[in-house]
Amino acid sequence: MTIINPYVGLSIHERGLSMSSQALTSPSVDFSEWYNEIVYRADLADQSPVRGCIIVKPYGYELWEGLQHALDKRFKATGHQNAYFPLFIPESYLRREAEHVEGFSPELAVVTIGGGKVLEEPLVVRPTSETIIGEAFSKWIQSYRDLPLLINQWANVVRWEMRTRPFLRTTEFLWQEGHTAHATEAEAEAETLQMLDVYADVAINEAAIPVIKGQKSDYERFAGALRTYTIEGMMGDKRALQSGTSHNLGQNFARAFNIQYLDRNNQLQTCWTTSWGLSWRMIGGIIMTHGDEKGLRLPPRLAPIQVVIVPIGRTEEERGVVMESVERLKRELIAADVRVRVDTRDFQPGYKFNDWEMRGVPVRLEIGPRDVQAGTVVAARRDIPGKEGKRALSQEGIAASVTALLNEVQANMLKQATDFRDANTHDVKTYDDLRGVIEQGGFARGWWAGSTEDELEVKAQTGATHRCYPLDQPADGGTCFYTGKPAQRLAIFAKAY
RNA sequence: CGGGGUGUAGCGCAGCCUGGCAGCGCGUUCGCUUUGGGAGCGAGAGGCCCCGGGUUCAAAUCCCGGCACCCCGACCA
Repeated sequence: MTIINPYVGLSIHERGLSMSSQALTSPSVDFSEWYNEIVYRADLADQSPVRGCIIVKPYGYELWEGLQHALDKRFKATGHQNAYFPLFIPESYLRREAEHVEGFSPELAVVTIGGGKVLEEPLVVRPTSETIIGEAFSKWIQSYRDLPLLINQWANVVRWEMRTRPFLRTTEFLWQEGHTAHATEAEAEAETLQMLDVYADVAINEAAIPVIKGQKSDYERFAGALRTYTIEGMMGDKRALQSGTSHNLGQNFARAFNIQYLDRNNQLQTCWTTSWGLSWRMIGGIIMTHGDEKGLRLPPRLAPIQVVIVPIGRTEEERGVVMESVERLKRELIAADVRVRVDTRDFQPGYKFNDWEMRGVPVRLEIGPRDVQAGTVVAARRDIPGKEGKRALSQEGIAASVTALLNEVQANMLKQATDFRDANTHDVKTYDDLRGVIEQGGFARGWWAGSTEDELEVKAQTGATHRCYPLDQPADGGTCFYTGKPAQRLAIFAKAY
């Protein structure tokens, strides 16, 4: 018999989960500790011998692959192509864009020795690739016919952060970085916003994280960019997580790297470029948006295992009968493209229930002798805890009912997260209002006309930062809650990761 | 970079003060009994006590010197 679906059986990595029978720290008691425990106990990652770096285990990597797939197909659909550029960048490249080098210098890893010899020019381990890709673009682009140039790269990058946390801020991390060049500012702006839409689409419709699309303040802008756009999500502790950014680089990098083209009138023009990136930080976002007291909760569309089947039987004979039904159900689910796994490990059912809940599997099917008799199976949905989330399904037509249930779970997780965010987002008219909101946790939304200095003052006094100016703005203006000056845009302030 | 802490079995820790057989819990291996919400009993395996030096009859333990990691602060898409 050939294996037609990889989601069967259990690999060596899953036999001994380092799960003691100890309860998970409650997120309401210590959110940060809860987060760390989930990362390791849900089997997503392992600690590594290298400071600030993590080992991503198969289950965590499959989750990342799900995100990659969701993003990549959208990149292709919008005309982008993947390519790969070197890990090492000549140090001098970074210096060509003044703001850029200033922004990244403190967190660079630099190679000074190669093959036992001191290098003539040190090589920077890429913190991002605008410079080396810009250099390549300058060679690839000669004519208006070469535009637009739409490239994406899946890569690892290194940033020597002072403090790291698994997935959220690691020294080395995986991401994708898109880099494009255009003939006009309008085209570059349209591209920047299009990719922001792609990120929001993936966050909302795949990860079930209801992000807000917005523009960054000048202070929070990417080093070297004209404008930076962001998607911001609210985590379970009511703090904000920037989950992806899209930058309109204007002509800053094009000038620094001579990315120019001859237009239809034979005039030399400078390109307009963009860059946009989304990293495995999104995994941290999924954990913190959806996780609960029982562990991880994964949105069905990204879950490596969507359905786990737990057979129950006291005797050898009972188990034999049960397994016949299990095998049939498994085949039907696989045929319907459901990612299913059967848990035949020698543990008691209660242990398995808790185990799979820790790992966030969206739907669990329990099947024992009683179900075989009745032609049913007990379905437990991860988005609704306890008995309320359980119901008996007929074995007849299992593929259709489970598929429908998975869709229901996906939609409900988005609804739960959206309700939570909305319940913790408050309009503020005065600085006191903002202090109050930040004190109790959540997003504070108010008219803002402050300067960078004002922004830093708010941060110093409250701990909250300017997250973004939401793209969705009311038509009229208002009065800045901080300066009292007339303001054109609403801004969101919150404590952030 | 400032302050605090920790390095002992795969993981979490005790032992150190007051030097004298290397311990506990979880996990793991084998066997039997168990299985509809975290099973029980029995028997095993598993150690450079972070590294280097010193004191001592004797060092996980005391002394000196290193290294690494963690937490708080500063810093940071």
